This record gives sequence, C-alpha cells and structure tokens, in this order.
Amino acid sequence: MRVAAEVFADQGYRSATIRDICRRAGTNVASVNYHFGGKAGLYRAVVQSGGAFTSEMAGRLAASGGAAEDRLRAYVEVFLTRVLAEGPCAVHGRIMAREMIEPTEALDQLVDGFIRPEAEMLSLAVGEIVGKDFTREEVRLLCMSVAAQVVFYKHCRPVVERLFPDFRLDSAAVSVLAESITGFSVAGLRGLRAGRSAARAAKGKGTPGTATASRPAARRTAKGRN
Amino acid sequence: MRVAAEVFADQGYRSATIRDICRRAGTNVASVNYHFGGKAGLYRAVVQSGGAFTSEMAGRLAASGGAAEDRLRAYVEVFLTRVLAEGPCAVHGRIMAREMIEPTEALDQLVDGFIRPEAEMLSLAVGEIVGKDFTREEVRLLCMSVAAQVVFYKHCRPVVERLFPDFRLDSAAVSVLAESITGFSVAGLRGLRAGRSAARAAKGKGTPGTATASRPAARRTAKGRN
DNA sequence: CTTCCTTTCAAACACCTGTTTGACACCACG
DNA sequence: CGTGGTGTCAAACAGGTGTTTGAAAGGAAG
Repeated sequence: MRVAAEVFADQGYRSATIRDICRRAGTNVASVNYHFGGKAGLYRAVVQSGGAFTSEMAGRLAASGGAAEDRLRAYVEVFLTRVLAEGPCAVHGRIMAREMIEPTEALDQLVDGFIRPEAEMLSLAVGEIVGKDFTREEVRLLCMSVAAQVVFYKHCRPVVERLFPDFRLDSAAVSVLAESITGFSVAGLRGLRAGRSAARAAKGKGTPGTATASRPAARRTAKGRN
Repeated sequence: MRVAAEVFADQGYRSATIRDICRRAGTNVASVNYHFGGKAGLYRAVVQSGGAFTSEMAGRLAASGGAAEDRLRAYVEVFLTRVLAEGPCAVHGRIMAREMIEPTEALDQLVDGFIRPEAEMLSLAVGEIVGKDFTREEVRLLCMSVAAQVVFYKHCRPVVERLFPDFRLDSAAVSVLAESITGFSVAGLRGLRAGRSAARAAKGKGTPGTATASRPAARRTAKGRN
C-alpha cells in the first residue's frame, strides 16, 4: 500500500499504527493481517517495494560516466533529490533514514541491497579524485565525509529549520545544496591530494613542499576527557 | 534520574516506558508522576539536567583561542567526543540526536540553548578560513557541511557498522576520525578560498586564474526528475 | 442452485501504555 | 500520644496497541 509506505515514512515503524494506516486507506484492520501476516510483514513489503525507485536511480547514476568530479556531482545530486524531494519517490528515502536511526531487521537487507552498491560507486569516484596515495581506509573515511553532508539535510532537518527559519529545505534547494556540497568536497579532496603528493615529494627529495593546503599535524587542543 | 536519561537516550521518548525506567531504577511507577508530574515532566528534567555537561564542554571550547584552523579542529574533536564517547556524559548527546529525528517540544529549547551558540562558534571559524569573499549564506552551508561529518557518525552508526564490520566506532576512533574530518574540511575551505580569490582576480584583471582547485560550473548530469 | 474458496468486516481479545487513587509508613512538631 | 504533611506503594483505571475470530459477502466452478 502506498499510504502504508507514507505513514511508515513519517511516523516510524514503531509509532505507526495499522489502525491509522487502514483508516487512511479506507480498509479494515484485519486485512493487513490477512494479506501480510501482521504489521512486520506489511513493513517488509513496503521496504522491498521501495527498491524499484532506488535501483532505477542507481542505474541512472551508474550510467553517467565521465570525469570523477562529474560522477561525484551526479551522486550528490541524485542522493540529495531522493532524500529531500517530496512525492511518492521520497518515501523510500525517508524510510531508509528512519532505519538508520531505529534499526529493524530490514536494515541489513537495505544495506546490502541499496546502500552498499552506491557506496562502491562513491568510493570509486573519491578514490579517483584523491589519487593513489591514500589507503583504502582513508578513502573510506572521505567517502563518509561526502555522504554525511547529504544525509545531514535529512536527519537534521528539524534542527536546521529551527536554527535558520528563513532557510527553505524544499526541492528547489536541491541544486544550490548540491552545488555547495560538491564544490566543498571536490576542493577538499583535491587539496588533500596536493598536500599528500607534496609531502611525498618532500620526503623523497628532502625539500619541504610548497606551503599550500593541509597542515597534517596541527596542535591538538581540548583533549576531551570523556 | 540517571537511569531515566539512559533509557530515554537509547529508546527514544516515545518508545521509552516509565514502567521500564522505574523497574531499572528500583522505584515505583507513581513516583515519577508525583515528582515530575508525568512522563513529559521527567523528560524535560532530563533534558535540562544534561545541559551542565554540554555547556561545560562549550566553555572549554570557547576558551581555546588561536588560529581558526585550530579552533575548527577543537570543535570537531569536542563534538565528536560528545557524540561518540560512552559514559554518562554521552547520553545527552544521544538524546540530542534523538530529538533531531523525532522532535518534541524540548528541541526548541535545545536548539536555542546549546546548538545555536556552537553554530556561532563554528561559523566564526569557518568564515575566518574561507575569507571575506563568501556571503553569509555560503558560509552557513559550509558550516553545515562540517558539522554534518560529525553527526554522521552518530546518526548513521548502524549503517556504518553493517557496511564496514571491521570499522570500530568507539572512543579510540575519535582522534583518527577527527583527523580525517578536520583535514578534509580545512583542505576544502582553503581550496574554495583560493578558487574564489582567483576567480575574482580573473574578473578584475581579465586574466584567467591559475588552474588550481574548484571548478565552479561543472556540467550538471542526472537532472533528477523526482 | 449449491458448493467451495477467497476476501472483507465488525467485534472481541490479550496486552501494554500513562495516569490516578486510596491506603500505608515515616517523621517532625505540638 | 496525636496530627498533619510527605513520600512510597500496589492496585485499578481509561485508552490505545497488534492480533484473532467468526460471521457475512462476493464470485467462479460443478
């Protein structure tokens, strides 16, 4: 049921009641138990049905070849749209966001089915931009830094809206947000690449690299005792 | 009650039951209604009591002067510690994370009391790093990009743990995470500053800027039709 | 038409929720 | 000792939850 997906999306699995769902859908409470075997079954069905949209988007994303920077831009834009846009397509994104906070058994299937392939794509693009001087673990952290900027606007939306009441978070904001995130991320990745290669050259030749970006060993303050 | 804060932190306001809290605390269900006037009153008291830790940390953060890069590093480290560390101090961070997803009336007070001052600090540091060529709205977006990388590890922890089972997210990981986030962010902000000033110089003098970082008008792909 | 199967529905069930109630114990004060 | 106030407790209350049940309706095949 589409309405089930909708109410699950913005109420959460636990808070959503099948009575509410059935009242909006104009059907009886017992029908969901008859067809899906219970509330959990309905939720599983909804999660799986959402895969169509997601994989369609992922396919479009995979098809977009070209330079790594463009692929990263496309990734950010598709991801942002899925997460921020309204309409029936976005409910799966909202359910996914819910799962991240309050995991149910469906999260494992969600991670392996949708999140992992996209993480692979992102990792390829990021690894290409920073070059070969970064370990897999370093690239992994950078990927999370990029993805974090997108999911932030989903997870912290209530805070953002209270912090900046004039800041509209609708589908029209997607392009400007994508522009900012991509610009910041590409600049960061390129800066790290330049810093790393300069450091390698300095170690190899003995001359200190030109003082551009990245000061890797800044003094650490505020040790943070628990 | 400390145990109330704990169960509120990892169950959420709605899912947490006062029966569970009272059973763990070894007291009676009626006592919370007698002392706090109900479940909502208990929650308010818990949220307010957590302010001590937070403002103490914020004070330590404000005291750390120095270069903007160091202040940003301190911010990331303190924020990460609060969000990732275990122990009684972290429950307020977890409650705050919960509030961001499932806002109650307490979120407004939380935003105005704790989040806004820290956002101001972050904004100052970021604005200092990128220089004067960026509008307030641009700096605001960049601040969110920085903060996003920190809260990501709180909100998406279940996903990260499933995606990379070997990736341990404990208090020992705070320093390496802070290192990655700070390095990436500082490189990004400096790269944006260099790109912007080069573009301004190019417009002012007619010569195209040196082709370093930031390609602001890359071709946009994958338009994203909902 | 009868029979069988599928589907729908209102009612009821058992359980859990936050809250209230009235009784009971404690204790300083007169 | 008596009294009033304070805190605690088990029990009960009213409401909401997911699930089950048994009856009733629709429809295709014999």
